[in-house]
Amino acid sequence: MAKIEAINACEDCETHDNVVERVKEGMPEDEILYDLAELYKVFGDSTRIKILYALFEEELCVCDIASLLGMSASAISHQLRVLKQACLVRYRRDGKTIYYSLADDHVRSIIGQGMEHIGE
Amino acid sequence: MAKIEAINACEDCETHDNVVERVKEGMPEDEILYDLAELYKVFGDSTRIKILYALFEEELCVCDIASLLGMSASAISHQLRVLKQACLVRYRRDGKTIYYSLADDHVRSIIGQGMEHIGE
DNA sequence: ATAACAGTTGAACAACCGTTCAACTGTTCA
DNA sequence: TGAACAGTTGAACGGTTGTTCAACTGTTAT
Repeated sequence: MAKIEAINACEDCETHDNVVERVKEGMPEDEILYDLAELYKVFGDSTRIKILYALFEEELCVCDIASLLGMSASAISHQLRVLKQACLVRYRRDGKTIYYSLADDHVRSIIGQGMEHIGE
Repeated sequence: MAKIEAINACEDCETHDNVVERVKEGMPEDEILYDLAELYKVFGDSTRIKILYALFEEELCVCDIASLLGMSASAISHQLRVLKQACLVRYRRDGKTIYYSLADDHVRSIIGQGMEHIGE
């Protein structure tokens, strides 16, 4: 049986080796965990959180969001791009105006869980 | 009634003003949204995600985690500090060894929600 | 066609973040 | 006491990230 590669193992790693090996087998693929971190990174900025929260109620155009947050349309647009790439928002064009809205309800539930955690 | 400060308002902002105002009133305090972003920032790193996932199954000492992830104990320790400050993990000392475990079940449900989102 | 507006985009800059390295604390055991 | 080990910590570095600025696209209306 292949031994776990122990770069920085503690002395009694023979005892812990089985534990480490078992945990290792229960872990998802590295790529999945990387993608998961990427998703949370998107939520990890207060501007983006504010944008998402603003879209909770209804769709908004870029300059409305900019006005709401007191920021430039450019800054908002850059962040909307990130949110779009993460499939957290979608948009529709109506003339010159582009309206953004939440892509699905995952956003609500993810933010809801976070709110629960900090409210303690 | 005080008018919403419109830094970058679109032309027909008179039309949207009521919408923006209503959304603004429904938004939580800036400080809460900031804290929320801070929480997600903690999840937004694959090393920390891996650590949390590893602790799903059982408590582990620093060098076990280091061995598991193929990283230095120092790097892991730095990240555990971040997780500790966010109240996501707790620890107990047993002689020279310090065992870390998940602080509560929020971690599981937050990560669970994220997994659901990327699995689409 | 031209002007005006909503929004996007890329480059550039500053601030932030994760890892490494070396020095440190605290515990155990001889 | 002192050596050995588990873990922590601070400084330093390289890479990432958010905002600004200016130039751009696309749509509407004159």
